[in-house]
Amino acid sequence: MADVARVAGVSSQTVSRVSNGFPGVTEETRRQVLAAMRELGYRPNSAARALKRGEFRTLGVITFSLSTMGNIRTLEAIATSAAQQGYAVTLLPVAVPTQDEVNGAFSRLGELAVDAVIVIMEIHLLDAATVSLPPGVQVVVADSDAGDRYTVVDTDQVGGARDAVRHLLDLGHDTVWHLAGPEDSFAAQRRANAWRTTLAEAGRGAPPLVRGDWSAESGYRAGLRLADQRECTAVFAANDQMALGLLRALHERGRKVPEDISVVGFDDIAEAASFLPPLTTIHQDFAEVGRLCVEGVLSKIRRPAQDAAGQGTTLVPTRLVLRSSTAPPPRGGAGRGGRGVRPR
Amino acid sequence: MADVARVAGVSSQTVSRVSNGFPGVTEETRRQVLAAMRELGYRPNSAARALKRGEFRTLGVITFSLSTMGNIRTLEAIATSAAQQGYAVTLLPVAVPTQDEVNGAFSRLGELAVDAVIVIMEIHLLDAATVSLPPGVQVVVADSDAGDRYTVVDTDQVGGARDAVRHLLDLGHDTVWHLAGPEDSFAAQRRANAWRTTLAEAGRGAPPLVRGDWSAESGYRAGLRLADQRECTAVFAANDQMALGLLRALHERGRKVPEDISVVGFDDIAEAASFLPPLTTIHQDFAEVGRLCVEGVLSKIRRPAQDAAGQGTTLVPTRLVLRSSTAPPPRGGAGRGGRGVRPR
DNA sequence: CCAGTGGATGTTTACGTAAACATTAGCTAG
DNA sequence: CTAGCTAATGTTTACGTAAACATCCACTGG
Repeated sequence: MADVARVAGVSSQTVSRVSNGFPGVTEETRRQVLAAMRELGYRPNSAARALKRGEFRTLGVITFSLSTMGNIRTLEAIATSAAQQGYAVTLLPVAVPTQDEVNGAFSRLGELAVDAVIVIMEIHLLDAATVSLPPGVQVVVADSDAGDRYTVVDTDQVGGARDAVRHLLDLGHDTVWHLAGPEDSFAAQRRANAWRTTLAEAGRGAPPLVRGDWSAESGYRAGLRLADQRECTAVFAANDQMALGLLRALHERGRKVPEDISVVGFDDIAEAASFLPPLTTIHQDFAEVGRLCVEGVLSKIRRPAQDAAGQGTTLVPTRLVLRSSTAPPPRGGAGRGGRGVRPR
Repeated sequence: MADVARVAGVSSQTVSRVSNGFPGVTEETRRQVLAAMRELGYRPNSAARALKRGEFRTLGVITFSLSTMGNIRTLEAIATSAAQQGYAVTLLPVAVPTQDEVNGAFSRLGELAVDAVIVIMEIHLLDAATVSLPPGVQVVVADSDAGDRYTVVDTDQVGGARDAVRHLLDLGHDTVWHLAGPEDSFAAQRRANAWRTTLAEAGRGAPPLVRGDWSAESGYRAGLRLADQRECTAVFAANDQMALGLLRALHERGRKVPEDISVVGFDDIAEAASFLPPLTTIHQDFAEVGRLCVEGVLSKIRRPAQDAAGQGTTLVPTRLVLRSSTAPPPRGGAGRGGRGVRPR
């Protein structure tokens, strides 16, 4: 910076002003400084800048191995939103989702140049790690449910599941089966609960819950079992990948979708539109989740002294995407006599 | 740090030594300092540290929207390897793969606290961006082919494609069809070239090339066309997703896999083992690619003055994973008379 | 014509750390 | 017993930047 100042024939402070776009610099002077910068290949030292300003303009993101598409797209949205706000994003990978690893990530965090942290993680592993959270580092949690202790941003799992079930009931199906995600996932839990509640609200009985593990393979295995349940005319799968396996199993067993069985998924992954048949599913707006995470964390940074406050959960609405995998139940079958039946 | 020094009754320099694990500090003193650190909740300021040391201990990763699974897994491996080496990873997302966006990312890079950059990107967009590369920032490129100008780490596309084709020829197929990726992808280009070369080496004619765009949907469309080519008994798909679409199309058209047609994919994505039938495919070691990227970039940082040197391409070997989608050609069909034929 | 005003620019300083150098104490060997 | 050495610790300084304050100058209005 001193060199630039010398070449431009000004003081280093003026260089700083130009560098930060401050007003109160003559156009003439500004041009000279910029020319000197280019000539010398000057680029501001962000370490010194951070030291002086007391902030890094960087957000940390803690996440498990980037295994699920949802996490990845959330991360992507976080990076994009952060960039727009002039913040960089630093990745803190947690290789194995064990308590030790999580604690390790949080303690590493202490030495890291971040102003705040966004956690994309099921909350139960976060519990014991709380203690080691460096003071002054704000946290927002995505894809979880601990609104009482952290600020949480999440997809409206309940609303999405309800929409899925109601759509099938509105089509005239007697009831809706559910292919759930793994028990240790809160998202799966919430979707399953909403499925049960919505059926109860409509006065329908809930068939036995079938459980998978999010994978297409598990959906396939579940599908083989469901195909034998002749009274089953509608299935709500907790994610699109399991729905894919389900479709394959049903096809293999000669159960036509949507003529014999309707299927609704959850997530709206890119491939869902290319399934056979194209999958009706619940669209999640991961981009919005990411954006809100960044917004939440930045507002925390900017308004200090939000200790007890700043908690609560922000829900991102979902959207039912109609494709070809849903239809009214077969006439001769278990349907309640056609379309007319619409609970609520 | 001064506070810690006061509480521990030592100088700040001693605190620094403890903080950095230097030798030459009495065990007694060390304990006192550590106790003071804990008591005050001290954590080193990485900005000041970076300013003093002249390095950030951070790597930047420039990548297009995290769309393909390969990029994601490479990124994950980079983050993990970097963490092991005491480096953090900062994400530089490029929303749209246009020249402007890439240039923008590179100029933002200038103000960013990174010591080196890993680019996961097709190289042609990197060309014009070269000029704005800040001096002193080392670059390694993954998944590309510009070994003459950058250090490149990539999967051995050629070897993988050759293994796929040879496997099918060894099974006795007359020739192998190829479902290629999009024209603007170098990876797709290299796989297609290797397919053609391997066939030529074996003295076989190359059937017309069928092109997709990496998506399952495009694989499905291509599959419908291939199903009508009765002489086609073996297909090498340039990635697993297209292979998935291909399998579905063939199944729909009543062409049995592997009895009528053998299919080999590329990538070995998680779902490949659950395809119907489980897919024989070329396994890519993305973790190794990521690790080598980090290693390469760190060695550049540590050994300065590698201007002209440090170029070249490192190839990561692939592995043929045998599953159930490949078999000898049908007897009555176009096969060359069974297994015996093994070129080379 | 001059005090007053405000815009443009310069000077000083501190941010937290660690390298380089300085000092002290304890010990060994002659 | 002391010079000479080493290990442990302390002191000074600079890293590059930007806030706070200081200065200068041109112009306005009475």
